Amino acid sequence: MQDERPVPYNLSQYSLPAVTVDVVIFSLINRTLHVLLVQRKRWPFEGQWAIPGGFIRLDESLEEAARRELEEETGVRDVYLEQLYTFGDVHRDPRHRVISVAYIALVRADAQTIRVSDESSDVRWFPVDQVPSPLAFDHDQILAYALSRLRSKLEYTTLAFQLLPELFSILELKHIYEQILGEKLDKGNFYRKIKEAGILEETPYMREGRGRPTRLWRFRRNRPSDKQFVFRWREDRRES
Amino acid sequence: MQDERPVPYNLSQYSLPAVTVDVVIFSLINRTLHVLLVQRKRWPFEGQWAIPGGFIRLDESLEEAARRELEEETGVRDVYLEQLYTFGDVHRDPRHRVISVAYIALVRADAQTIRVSDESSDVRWFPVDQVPSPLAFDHDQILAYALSRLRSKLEYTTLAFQLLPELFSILELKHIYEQILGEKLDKGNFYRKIKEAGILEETPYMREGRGRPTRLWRFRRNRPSDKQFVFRWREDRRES
DNA sequence: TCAATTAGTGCATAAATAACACTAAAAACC
DNA sequence: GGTTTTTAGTGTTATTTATGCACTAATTGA
Repeated sequence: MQDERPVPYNLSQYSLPAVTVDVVIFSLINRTLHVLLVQRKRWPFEGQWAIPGGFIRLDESLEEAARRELEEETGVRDVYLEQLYTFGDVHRDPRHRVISVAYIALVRADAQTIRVSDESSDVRWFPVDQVPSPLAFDHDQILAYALSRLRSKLEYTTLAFQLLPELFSILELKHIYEQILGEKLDKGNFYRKIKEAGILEETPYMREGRGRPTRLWRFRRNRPSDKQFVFRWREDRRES
Repeated sequence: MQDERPVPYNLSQYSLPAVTVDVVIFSLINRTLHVLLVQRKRWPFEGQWAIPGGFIRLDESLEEAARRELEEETGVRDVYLEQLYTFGDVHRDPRHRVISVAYIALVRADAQTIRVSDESSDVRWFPVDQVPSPLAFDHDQILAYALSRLRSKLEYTTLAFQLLPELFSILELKHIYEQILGEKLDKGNFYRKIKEAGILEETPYMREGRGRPTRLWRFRRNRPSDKQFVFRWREDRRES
């Protein structure tokens, strides 16, 4: 419950923390998982890279704030967005008390464009295993947690499809799983599992390449079966 | 990242949301899963039941605030505590903008005592399937989410032990699983799984009852094997 | 035409799961 | 004091699911 007392309207701002929303934006670029970072212009952590974010406005919900930040940084709408965790250590920001609600966003491989806002000196996609270290604030921790969540949810949700374009081959999908999980998967077992799950819709399209042409598939959004999709490759990677 | 601009210190409090921490406190009472609720004394939602919580102080982290709330309501320390989700819809509190960071707490069966604070007219444990409806604010939603998280984490963590006293029998443990999952489990399979997992430590103690006396066990905190404990009964109950 | 390359299938075996029948040790009943 | 009831705990087997790996398929390039 909220405290019973109405917040006194003459409360000074010193008794209220500031609240920001930070968005960890992932995308697949050149078949590699990337994260979007911005370079800070001013103190504190001037010149260091950080996860994009900003203060929440009083007339928007947390998710609306996250979508706004996302669009300001990437110009992209309608992406997968999920709340990650709320970080609220007392001294995570040297200026004053700031509580940050972190979100994860997944941007389709074919959709990303980025904009440099005037509040940062640079914006860039980094491969997740090559992010500059350390990041500003407690953002190393936030990014690590985001990756861990991404890995664990990959196994029991259809989250991976959010990173793919409309049409894709089954082996491309397998490649995403390998990218994010960081391990090789068996081709035969992957085909079997993904087919059995019934979440793919065959299309008449093929794509030619070096060897045998490959069939293209599409993610079936409202599949008839109502049983939940579970795609677990290993037992021991779920978040604790 | 945080916004680049230092928060202007003359910012009025109208531009900052208030932040509360709400704690969904579960315990096992008479072998049944209960949740602690407080009855509100004042407007809004006067007389209705709510999840205990309160405003965060500037000199405490989110988790510290949750522990403080928990101790104020139950007098209990050293309990399992985990962040659930942050609720921030614009109009969830009719008075002003309030963002609430919700936590889950698990209190051991033998430990609960409750105190009525002077800010609420009553405090009570409710069986989770008999909570008064509707709760104040968006607390129905918070409670539903907490239960869902509890169920899903039960299967791949050792969370259930947090609800048991120091010594317990294997069938008592099975009972907790059944309580929280809401389904009967096979005795033989339960014994096999829990033994194989190697997370229990045999004690010399027995407890006598109606039939054959039962052996008492203790949860092994730092078990030698470093592989993660996984206790999954069904595939399809994980959170999405 | 034949090696190289990428796509996709089949299958034997191993491991996990589920259902259920069985034995064990005490108290309650008569 | 024997028999029934109750709770504890073990064993066994059929079925399902996971895993590793060998195989076939269709194309390009030499």
